[in-house]
Amino acid sequence: MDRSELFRDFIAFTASVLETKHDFTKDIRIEGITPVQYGILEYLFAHRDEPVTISEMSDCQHMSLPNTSRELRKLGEKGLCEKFSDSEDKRKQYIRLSPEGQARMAEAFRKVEARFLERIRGISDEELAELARAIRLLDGKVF
Amino acid sequence: MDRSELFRDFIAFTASVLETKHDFTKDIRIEGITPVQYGILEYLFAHRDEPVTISEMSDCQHMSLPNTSRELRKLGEKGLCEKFSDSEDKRKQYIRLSPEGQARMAEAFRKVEARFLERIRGISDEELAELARAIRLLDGKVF
DNA sequence: CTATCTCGTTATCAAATGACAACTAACGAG
DNA sequence: CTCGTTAGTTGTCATTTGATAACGAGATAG
Repeated sequence: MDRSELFRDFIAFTASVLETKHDFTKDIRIEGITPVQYGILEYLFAHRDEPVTISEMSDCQHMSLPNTSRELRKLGEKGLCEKFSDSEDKRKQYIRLSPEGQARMAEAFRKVEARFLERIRGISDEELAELARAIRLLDGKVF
Repeated sequence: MDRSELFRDFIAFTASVLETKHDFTKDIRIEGITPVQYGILEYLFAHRDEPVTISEMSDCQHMSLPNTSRELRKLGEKGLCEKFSDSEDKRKQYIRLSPEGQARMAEAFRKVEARFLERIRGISDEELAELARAIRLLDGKVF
């Protein structure tokens, strides 16, 4: 097993994944949302119900706490997300999508899902099951 | 086969891939290179010998031709890449890494490869072969 | 109680990025 | 040759993003 060759495949693969993600989401534009803000909304949308603190957001989105705070404030002003504080530790602020934000993201993701379904349209159920296994395998072992 | 469930797995998977890529490359800093410029260098490095025109770069990196031109000029001034024109169509400008740029990227990628190898260290050759198949399958069918 | 630490906010600044207009040069069709 | 098109450049501007300092309020250890 040539592990360096696998590395090259890995690099090419991540580039493909990135490209595909971009294709699927490039023209998803919510009002006056910047790319970074969209990233935050997507993160919140993906984490459905689990409460997320601002520090965690900051880590995951790879931005400083002050900048995260600023962008969240902007999103709050736009009515797309809301804060609520921990009942135990009052320093902690949790953040979630507002109903409005939830609705907007759900709408956006219907478009993305439609594109995804279109892309896999011609693939048989057996092959899809195989793809699902491949995704789980990779997700467990490498990513 | 629930295709919507596959969609959700797909979304989670792309997020994981993005995160992993970020982990592997976050502290790769070449001199005074901006993130966008790094993206260009990475693209050129990945495309080894195939000549790439500025318009193609512009498409793939999802930036306008004027901005691509500007960033390439900056990279040229830093001595990291170089242009040469098509002998047939003199409007076309091809772009490639300079020897210096090639060396810098090779060095950076040795670090990335080391991290990748570390991550797959405990995985047996049989499992790796399976992973390689999974990557090829996904790359062919979905991405 | 009082340091110290954590979580978050606010303000400010510089740099990076994106968008666009105006331009040159080369090609290609008629 | 002329006109329209393609490839790329230059310049300018507003916005976005990243970095950092200074601060406040709540937790926590000694």
